[in-house]
Amino acid sequence: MLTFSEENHLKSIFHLSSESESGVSTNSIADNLNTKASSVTEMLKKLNDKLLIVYKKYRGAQLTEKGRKTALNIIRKHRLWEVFLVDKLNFKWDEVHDIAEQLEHIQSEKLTNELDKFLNFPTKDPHGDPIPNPAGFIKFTPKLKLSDLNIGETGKFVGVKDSSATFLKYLDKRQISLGSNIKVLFQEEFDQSLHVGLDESNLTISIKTASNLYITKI
Amino acid sequence: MLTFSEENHLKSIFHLSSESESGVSTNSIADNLNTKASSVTEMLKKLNDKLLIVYKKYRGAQLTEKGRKTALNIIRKHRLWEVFLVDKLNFKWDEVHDIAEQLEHIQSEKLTNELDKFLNFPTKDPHGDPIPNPAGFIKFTPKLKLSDLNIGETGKFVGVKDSSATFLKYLDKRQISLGSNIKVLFQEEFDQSLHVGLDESNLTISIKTASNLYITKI
DNA sequence: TTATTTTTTTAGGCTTGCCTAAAATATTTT
DNA sequence: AAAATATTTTAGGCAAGCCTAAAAAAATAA
Repeated sequence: MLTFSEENHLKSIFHLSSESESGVSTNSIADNLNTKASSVTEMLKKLNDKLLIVYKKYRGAQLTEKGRKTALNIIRKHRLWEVFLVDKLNFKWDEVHDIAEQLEHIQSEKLTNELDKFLNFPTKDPHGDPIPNPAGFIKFTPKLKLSDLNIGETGKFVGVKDSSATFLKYLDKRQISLGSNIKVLFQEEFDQSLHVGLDESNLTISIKTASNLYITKI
Repeated sequence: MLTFSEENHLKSIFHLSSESESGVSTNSIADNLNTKASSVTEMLKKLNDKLLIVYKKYRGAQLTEKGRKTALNIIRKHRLWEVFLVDKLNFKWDEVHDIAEQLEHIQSEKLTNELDKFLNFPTKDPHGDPIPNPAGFIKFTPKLKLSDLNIGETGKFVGVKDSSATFLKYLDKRQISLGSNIKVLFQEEFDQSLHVGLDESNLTISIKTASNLYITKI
């Protein structure tokens, strides 16, 4: 049985692993969890002792298979609860993160699996992120950003990179919602902003926004 | 924002209050929470400082209005989640307690109220206990024991007063299981034992057993 | 490759929530 | 009412998880 803090560290290491091939740095975890490097060091020693990570002084942390499974189980729960909140309880996708952060720590395998069944075995959460299966397998699909498209190409909006409430609210305001088809019409030279077609209307979005939008080519 | 431990102490005090009119004793809380009297004393001081209880040394604890509201909110969440688990996720009513103990601490008023709506504003949990409304109002119905029924009446077996392993094993052996409908057929004069109908069969149970079985009238 | 800067670890402290043992108070018995 | 017993509080400790500041190691720049 892991503590909340242990689980949060594992999750953090998992998320940060996808960006750096080798060990995840102490500082990056501290940033991610809004804590201090010294606290992270302590925790890394503990997780290493529990065989959830491999940690070498000054060399960062890497998940063991056991640690990876554990992290994926937490992520599975997080994402299933997000689906529950949006699909069943009428939450908006920008309102679910904090609640799912709490719910992901509930311990009951049966609960998780019954929830999965109740939701009809969803494969993606409301932000387009894949939901790991009970065995810890995750169908990871390399993510294309809207900013990667060429002029004239169309993408289906399937997820966000930055899922902060601020950004999600901004998208809602612009009526850019999951599943929208977005066609890149033109790019301004001076600030790289993109003119895009969305449903029947046109709008302009900054390059920063565009590189926060994950899409699949159509 | 309260800690899990603070919330558990409040809940415990609430439950124990119904049995003793004046202050709830330190030891009874310690027993109830499987902790030690000295730990409880510390916590009582803290809850007193937070104006959630009135605590006088050696005189036990009483909930303030604020404390009562807080306790009832936790109980509301606990019972709503129990309904969710049984009604939506196919749990048996004897499997839900430990999970609800975890879920009751999730902080989100909106979540609680949306869950309530989703469940169609249930008034009782799977054990027949009333669910407080958002304002902290609870329709308190005294728990009925099988021994309170008159001849000819039928009750649904919804809980046990004494949950010792001995007693539960005895119930198993007699095939008296949660949810059974029990009809009181006849009472012996000399030892007050009851002849009852259970499913298709009849059996005799002692008055002691009967007063350990909580039922709801049908 | 040496000096400087950045990152990470260690050392030492703090709070929360638990504990045991001893002291203080309350209750019950004689 | 005094003695015996039971309950509650206090005192002092411990682990977890956080912190700051200083030391150590690694990375980068000169």
